[in-house]
Amino acid sequence: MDFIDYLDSRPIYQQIADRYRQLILTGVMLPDEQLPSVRKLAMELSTNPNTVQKAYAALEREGYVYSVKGRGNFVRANETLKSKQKEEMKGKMIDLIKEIQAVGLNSQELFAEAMEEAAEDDRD
Amino acid sequence: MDFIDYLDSRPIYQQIADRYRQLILTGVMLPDEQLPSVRKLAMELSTNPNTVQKAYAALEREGYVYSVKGRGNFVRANETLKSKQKEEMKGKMIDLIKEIQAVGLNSQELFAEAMEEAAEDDRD
Amino acid sequence: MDFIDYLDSRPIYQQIADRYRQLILTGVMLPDEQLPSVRKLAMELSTNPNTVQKAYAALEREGYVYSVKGRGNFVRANETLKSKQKEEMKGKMIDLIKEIQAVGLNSQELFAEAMEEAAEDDRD
Amino acid sequence: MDFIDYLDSRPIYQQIADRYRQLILTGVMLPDEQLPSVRKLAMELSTNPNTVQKAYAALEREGYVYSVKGRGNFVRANETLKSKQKEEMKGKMIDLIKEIQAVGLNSQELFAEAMEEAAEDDRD
DNA sequence: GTGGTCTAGACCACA
DNA sequence: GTGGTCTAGACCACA
Repeated sequence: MDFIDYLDSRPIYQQIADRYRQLILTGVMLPDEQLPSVRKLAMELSTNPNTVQKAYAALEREGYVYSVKGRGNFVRANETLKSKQKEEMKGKMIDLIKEIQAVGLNSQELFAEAMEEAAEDDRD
Repeated sequence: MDFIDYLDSRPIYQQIADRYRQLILTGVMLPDEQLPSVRKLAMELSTNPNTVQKAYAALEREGYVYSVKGRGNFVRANETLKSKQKEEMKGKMIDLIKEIQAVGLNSQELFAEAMEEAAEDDRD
Repeated sequence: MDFIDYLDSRPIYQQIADRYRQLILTGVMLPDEQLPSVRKLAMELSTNPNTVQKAYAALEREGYVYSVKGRGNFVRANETLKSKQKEEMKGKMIDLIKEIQAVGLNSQELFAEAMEEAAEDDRD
Repeated sequence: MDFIDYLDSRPIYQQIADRYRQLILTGVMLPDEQLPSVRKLAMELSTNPNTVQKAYAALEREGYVYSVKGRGNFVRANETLKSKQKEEMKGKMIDLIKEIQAVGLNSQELFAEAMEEAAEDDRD
């Protein structure tokens, strides 16, 4: 249950936020479902409540979650999250394409090869 | 000549390394060509020599550059750099594709849209 | 009948107090009319009786309500409530005007625009 | 020089952020001007560096400031800040107008009175 | 020296 | 019990 990777270069609070962002966007967590309490999650991950707090604050700021004092943090039912997410992914893709082109590689070809290899990984 | 962007989130030594990595891979700098001296580049960029040093050290570690004590830093003539670079880019692309698919988006479609937008940005 | 909005950033006890303050000031609730009992309202709102209690205590402290032990809470017939309320609102308006002017904006113009947009919101 | 007000209901990190937001928007602090370092400001305000850090992080997130590792925090030259600020003020005004109307007061009249009183305060 | 992250632990508001 | 703020202090990356 401990999904923190200390070898990961992302700070811990980021890893937590990324994790829950994903759970919400993939529909594993449903609107109004409660996230684990700050303290409980901190215990589970053997990390500090402040660190979890920082992750949850980011999620709230970004609109993934709403927090009710004395109650907990809950998944927000936000129709626009999906499209926001898509824009984010597109942004990353554009950056990568530019990086590829900047070094003189063919982004179309490289994408095709990457797709194949990604599919192979899945079959493993 | 000052290519450092303080609004960029990457640390300065990274921006310098990224810059020269690119100059080398795109063939703007040729094998055995000399890089600017640490002090000179530090002056030009009004930054700390330590910072330039750190960038050059990274380039040497990665095999882009070789350093000759008392003489300077020079571009390495390494045929394999290109393919190594390509594998790196493909790796990034595969990661991104997986991330996109993990949230249930269509990577093919998103790539196509990103290509268009990247082209538009270029025309600006 | 449940007017609590968990997405609202105000704490629940505040939302309850605000609600009844409004009902009283707008004349929907008349002098000596009885408020719902703490327990009943707590049930209706599926919230904690302590929370309702805290809201009622605030209303009593502010003079909107009087409580009779063993009987309940009742709207106070206070002629001065209206003008007190007006002074409060005016105070808020003055603070906001000063804030607007402090950053060099035209408060008159901004008020006019806000009035229009507020009216639009109503028509939705 | 200590602008923190412990009687203020806003948390300390908010007061700090509000303060610098204002300094930037009113042009007291100019683009690329450096903010006091986290540690120095913490000393000056006899507060904790973490608290200042939290304020600066908020300012960066909102686009008022950019941070350079190992260098410091600097005012961002953002043309759009002004209009963003205006929207924020308008939002506050709209909320207040609705609140006023909700209790059956005349917002136009109340605004006029508030303007007068605000002007009087200035003459003091 | 400068920013950023994290821990340990306290204390408050709220439900 | 639940979230939010804050302090004291450590440690790391970067310039």
